[in-house]
Amino acid sequence: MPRATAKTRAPNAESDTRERILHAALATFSDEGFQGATTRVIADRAGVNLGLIKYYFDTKLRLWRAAVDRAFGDLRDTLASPPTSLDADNVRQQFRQRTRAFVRFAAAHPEFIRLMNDECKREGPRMRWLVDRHVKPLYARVRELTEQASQTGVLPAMNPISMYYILVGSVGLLFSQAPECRRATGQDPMSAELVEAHAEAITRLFLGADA
Amino acid sequence: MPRATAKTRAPNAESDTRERILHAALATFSDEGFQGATTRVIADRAGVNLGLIKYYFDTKLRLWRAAVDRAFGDLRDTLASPPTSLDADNVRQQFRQRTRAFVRFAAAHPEFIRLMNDECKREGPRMRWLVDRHVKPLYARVRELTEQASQTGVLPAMNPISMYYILVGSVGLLFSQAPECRRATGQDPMSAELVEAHAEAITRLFLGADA
DNA sequence: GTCTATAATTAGATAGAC
DNA sequence: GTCTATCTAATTATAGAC
Repeated sequence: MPRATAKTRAPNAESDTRERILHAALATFSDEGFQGATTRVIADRAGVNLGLIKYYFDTKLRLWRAAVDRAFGDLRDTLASPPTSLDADNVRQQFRQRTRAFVRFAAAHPEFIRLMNDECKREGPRMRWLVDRHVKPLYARVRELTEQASQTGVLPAMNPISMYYILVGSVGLLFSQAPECRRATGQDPMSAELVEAHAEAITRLFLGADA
Repeated sequence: MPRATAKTRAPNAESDTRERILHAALATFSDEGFQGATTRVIADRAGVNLGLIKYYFDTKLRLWRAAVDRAFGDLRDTLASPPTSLDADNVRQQFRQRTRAFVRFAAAHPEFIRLMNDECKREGPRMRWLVDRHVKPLYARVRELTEQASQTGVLPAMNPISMYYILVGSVGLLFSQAPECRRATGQDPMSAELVEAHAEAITRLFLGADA
């Protein structure tokens, strides 16, 4: 089980305090934003003492960066799914599989989308750090895959920037705005039915109606 | 020029202080979120004294609500564009026009998307107020229009919840994440070329390739 | 209406006991 | 490693002069 850049993830229950803080931090930062998230709330959610945040991560900023690294590590683990086969025509099936995997990831990790939406909407050192470290490689990879698919006629021709943001936006918003969706529509977007329906709707939209 | 629920928007330059605060508040809340936005920064951006926020809006929460009302008023003004003709087959052109108008609105008012993304991602009184007051009517209207279009075969068949979030997500993310886009791709999503290309890409994605 | 000054609260960070 | 207690700075809200 390759974990991003684990520090003290040794044999077993040595001390999962660091992990508990990381998990709580990701949830809290994504819910409340960097400013809105208080280290006290993070410590409480993790069930640990406030002082331990300094002990393990020193500052709030370093804790945030560690949480972001963890989130992107999870995404990479998911998207690095087996490339199955590179059959000429199976670019179509490739896109289908990857898109479904991304939809399921977004539904399982809405905090990832929320954190990205929050931090990358404004200029600042955190946005620059996040984009340089994580978004640029992700964008390059998605662009490579979609341009290949566009050239073979599998995906509609489209400028790559629109392609990326339409893809990510259409996949993620339903889950990042889950509380809004529940209240506005009465349905839970995280339900298995809606998640699969959403994945199907998006793949059909991009690939056409034929299953 | 019908403005939502203007209070003291009389003949001319009586005192635009209230308007200046509202404008600065919308920009600041959308950039930094409710907690991250400080009333001091809002006052500074508006070029007015801090005390005037209490004078005009009493509390930070009431200022936030007024800013949201303003943002949705602007959206309604835009989307209430002339229905041109209701020709049977022109459901297609209707969708095209409204989508283009929405793309242009999102590009001109990224703060609207940012504020929605920020506030509606978490449970809380502000989310509930915003959804009950503004999102529910908007969702109902979009749902009505898209279901009609789906039934006549203009839009692909899709559950209405996915339809709404795919539409809004694909339109908005490029502009809400403009700083990220600039840094990751080197291009400005607010440029006229990209805005029009984005509108064209989305309408073609939903309506098919024929112009 | 606009401003200054300040009270009350809360945050991140720190010191140091155990 | 984990905890309590506290420092310092920044915030919303307020009181009241002009």
